Amino acid sequence: MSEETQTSLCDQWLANLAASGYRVTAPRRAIVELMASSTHALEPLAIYDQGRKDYPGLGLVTVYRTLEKLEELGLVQRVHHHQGCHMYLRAAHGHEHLVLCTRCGHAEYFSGDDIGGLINKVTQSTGFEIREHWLQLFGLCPACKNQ
Amino acid sequence: MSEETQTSLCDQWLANLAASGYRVTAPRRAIVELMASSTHALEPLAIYDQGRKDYPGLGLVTVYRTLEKLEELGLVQRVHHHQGCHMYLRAAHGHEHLVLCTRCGHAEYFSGDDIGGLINKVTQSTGFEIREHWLQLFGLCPACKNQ
DNA sequence: CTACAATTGAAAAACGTTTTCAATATGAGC
DNA sequence: GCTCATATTGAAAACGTTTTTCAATTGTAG
Repeated sequence: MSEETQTSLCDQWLANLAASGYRVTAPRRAIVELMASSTHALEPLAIYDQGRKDYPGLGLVTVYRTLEKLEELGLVQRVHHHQGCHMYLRAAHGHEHLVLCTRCGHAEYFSGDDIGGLINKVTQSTGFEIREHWLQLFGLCPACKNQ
Repeated sequence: MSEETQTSLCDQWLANLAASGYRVTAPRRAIVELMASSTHALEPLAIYDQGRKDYPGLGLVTVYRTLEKLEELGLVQRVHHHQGCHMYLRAAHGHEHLVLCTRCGHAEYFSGDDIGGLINKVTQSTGFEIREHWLQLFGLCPACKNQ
């Protein structure tokens, strides 16, 4: 499953870029291929390093510029972390939140948060009109847990 | 109530600094006074600007260094935001989470999050061993809601 | 194929944070 | 109170990351 979905997700993103009037270039292909298949939130420098294995001429500036476009198109999202707040990961599908492994950085989305009750409570106790929430879980992924 | 508690919180922090072997200096007093009474998460530059009204000789470096110590003593904590991830606010008492006003930046803590059930669900569905969670609500504070 | 405009990478600039260092101010001990 | 060792200070410099500038290159519509 993974190989097939990864490839098609990559093509999907490139098609999305093209449909939005952006050009599909070699550097962008390298970055998209990486980001569409990564299970870790990556910072620009890491994307640059990894991307250069695929396309050696890649410039760091292009990484920044491409991330900006991918984020604008909702394909990638920024992840805040204790260790860094400029990490990027493929965006959530609909309403999902992140679980992050504090050891290896593996990131996974989950859905079905039930904080509606909490939001009501906070609305009443603080008088705030809650419009958005931010939830992230941290821990050890299955692989790291067993070692 | 507010004036009294603010003053005593400020003195508490200064006593805490002294008890930990740190010296109580004029620049630190200015920063502590500010941070102990602020209802907004502030970034270093803002603390610098505001602090200089109180103590004009204040240096930005001292702001960074003092924040570092206040954080180490658990008096202040870093707040991550969409707009910035190096903002500081008085630390939570025990297990509390933040509600932030997206309009004016007013920050308030609340307690009583009931995400134990969610954590169990995610533990089962992902196999992660959850050890920590991060929850923040965003919206409009009472004042901004009515205007 | 051509031509125009988007995109590129290198270099320079801008930005926030950290380090270095000599001068200063604090607080413990007398 | 005074003295003194030393923690702390602010200015300047260094640092790493992000953004801007610019001429050369590359994609794509026609």
